[in-house]
Amino acid sequence: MGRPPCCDKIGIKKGPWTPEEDIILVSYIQEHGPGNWRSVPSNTGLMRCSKSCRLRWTNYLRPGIKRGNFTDHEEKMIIHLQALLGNRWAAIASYLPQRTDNDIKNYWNTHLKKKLKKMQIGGGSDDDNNDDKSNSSNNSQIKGQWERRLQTDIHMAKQALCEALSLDKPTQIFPETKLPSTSSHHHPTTTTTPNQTTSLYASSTENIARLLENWMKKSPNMATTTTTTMETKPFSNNNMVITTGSSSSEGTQSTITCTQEYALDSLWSFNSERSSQSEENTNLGESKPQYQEPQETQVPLMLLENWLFDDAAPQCNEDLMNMSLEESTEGLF
DNA sequence: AACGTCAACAACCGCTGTTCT
DNA sequence: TAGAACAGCGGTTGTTGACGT
Repeated sequence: MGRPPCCDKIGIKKGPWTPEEDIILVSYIQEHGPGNWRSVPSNTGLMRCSKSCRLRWTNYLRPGIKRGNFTDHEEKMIIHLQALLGNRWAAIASYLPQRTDNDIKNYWNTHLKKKLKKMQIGGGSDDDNNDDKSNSSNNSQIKGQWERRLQTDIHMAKQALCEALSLDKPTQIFPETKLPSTSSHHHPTTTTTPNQTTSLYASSTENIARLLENWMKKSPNMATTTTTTMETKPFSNNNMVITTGSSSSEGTQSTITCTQEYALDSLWSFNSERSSQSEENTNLGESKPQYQEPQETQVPLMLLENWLFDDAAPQCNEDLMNMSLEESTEGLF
């Protein structure tokens, strides 16, 4: 009865992921799509549990993830949404494409909580806790909160409907495989512009390239001895394995990075300029078609998307931003 | 230079609902 | 239908770098 265990706990590696592990994971997912996480460790040779692989993909490697500083607008959105929804980070993340719930949660805990606390102290409020518990203690905040939440839920339901209606939309990264709900639900690619959507994979490679670069900086020994050259070898089961080769220690930082990016691009056959360029680049053909965007069908779907989301997400976001929320954030900005 | 403190963030843990065999 | 694994989620911890003393 039941399923076989996803992974035995013995020999499972923990801690930070290495660039090599990232590359292996991304190349595998690029080949097979996300999902079926149970088979990922065994098929890739990664000494990680399936859950760890899924989380790494969801929170870090998944295309379309924006990293770095939060903008003012994003910050305000988070504050608004946190007041509305409480610590429902996944729901909040659904309004902030390119941001993961983990990212938002961390940003809230490390930045915004303190910021709000400071501002409230400065603004005369002695409420030292701005989380949802303290919010709920505020009667004026409770007032109307159900209506807002209902509005939010309506928006989310509408969004889900939109996604269901556009299952084969060209912006879908893995059309043959349902994305984890964190990605499809939290980060609706349909709300992004075509230019944004076509750079999704690039953002993934950039993430890893940057990671590699940082990793090199951290470990200069490794920088001179490994990953200056990468070659791809087919697994026996058609997976791709990345092997790192030794090279001379002459390579500078920049050349290393350049080589890595080139290797990554050639490995996955995508780059950030792909969509804006003509499609004559036929040498990308082997591994690309799985996620290739059919430009021809994009126009009508984009029209539909525009129609849907003109009415749905942007409006709702606008509504969210226009909500007074005077009881919780008045005077903060 | 050495040490301690703090901030930032990636990753893990544990719970819950869903899905699969 | 039961039981086990999967997947999603929020809370928490561990690691690392920056900064001050």
